[in-house]
Amino acid sequence: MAKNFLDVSPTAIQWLSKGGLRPTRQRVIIAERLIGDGQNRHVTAESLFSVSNKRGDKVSLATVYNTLRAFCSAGLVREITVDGSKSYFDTNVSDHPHFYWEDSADLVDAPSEELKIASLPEVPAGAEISKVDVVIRLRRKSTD
Amino acid sequence: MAKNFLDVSPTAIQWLSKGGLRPTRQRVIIAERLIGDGQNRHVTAESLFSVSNKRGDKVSLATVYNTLRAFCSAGLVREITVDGSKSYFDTNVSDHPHFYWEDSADLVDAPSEELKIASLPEVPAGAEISKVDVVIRLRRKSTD
DNA sequence: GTATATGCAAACCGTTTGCATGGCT
DNA sequence: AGCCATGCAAACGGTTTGCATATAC
Repeated sequence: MAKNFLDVSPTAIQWLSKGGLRPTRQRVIIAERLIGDGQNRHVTAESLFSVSNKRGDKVSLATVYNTLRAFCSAGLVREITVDGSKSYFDTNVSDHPHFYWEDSADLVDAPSEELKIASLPEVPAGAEISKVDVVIRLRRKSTD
Repeated sequence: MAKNFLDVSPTAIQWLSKGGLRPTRQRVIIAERLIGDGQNRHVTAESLFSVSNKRGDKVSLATVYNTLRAFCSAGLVREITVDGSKSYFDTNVSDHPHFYWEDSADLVDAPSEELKIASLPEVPAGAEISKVDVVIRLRRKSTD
């Protein structure tokens, strides 16, 4: 019975092992929630925590934070900073643009193919690009 | 003598009045520090505060925050979010890209002319672009 | 058995706020 | 005079951390 939860989600476990992370109960729960349906997700620690709580999964807030950081350094998710107040984590780890709805604080993927950067500023000597963040901030168009 | 500091910096005062802000002593000091030499600046509240303190100018931290927010809503500076932990304010209020040095947490302008965006993702219906943030994150190239 | 993950609560840090004082017009 | 800005200290919210317990291998 030590393995009870290991059987339910081979995908999540594979995903974890891809990052060299041991499949603990909490990690599998969180991984499941992030990649369970194959769709990209943008979550905050708080949002993940409250969803887990509502579903009765026992994961402490500290563990959600630790786990997200672990996923992040394992390269399984990517942190996006759009709003000074909280961190978003994206299950799509490739370089791609985002839409950010300023009023609802929702972060979603923008179609990557539609962004064409013809030239990028020349990188200073001795530096290399870690990543390029493109955030298109949106507001609802006023109808008056 | 109520006007002593008003004489020292006509530029800062003009800049403030452009935003409809009354030229108080603290605002003039901060404005001076931001635009005094005509160069664009990227500051954090903390950095502004510590510089002011070192120079003996009496500006409280709360006032630095209030003032930066006031400048921001007056359109005199622009807030940039690159790092979840703190806010940067940019005296260049036009849409332009930034370099962000990940190790030193320095934010600097990237040459705007060198960034050419050939196409941008189509904006969702009912939305309009508030602004587009392009942050090129840099790390020092390892020499080994 | 040993290294590592978890949970709790307390610490932390940047930022905001309430309220009394002081300054601009 | 009246309104607005300032300063202090306390509150705040998201995140991190120390330490004891539990779990994976």
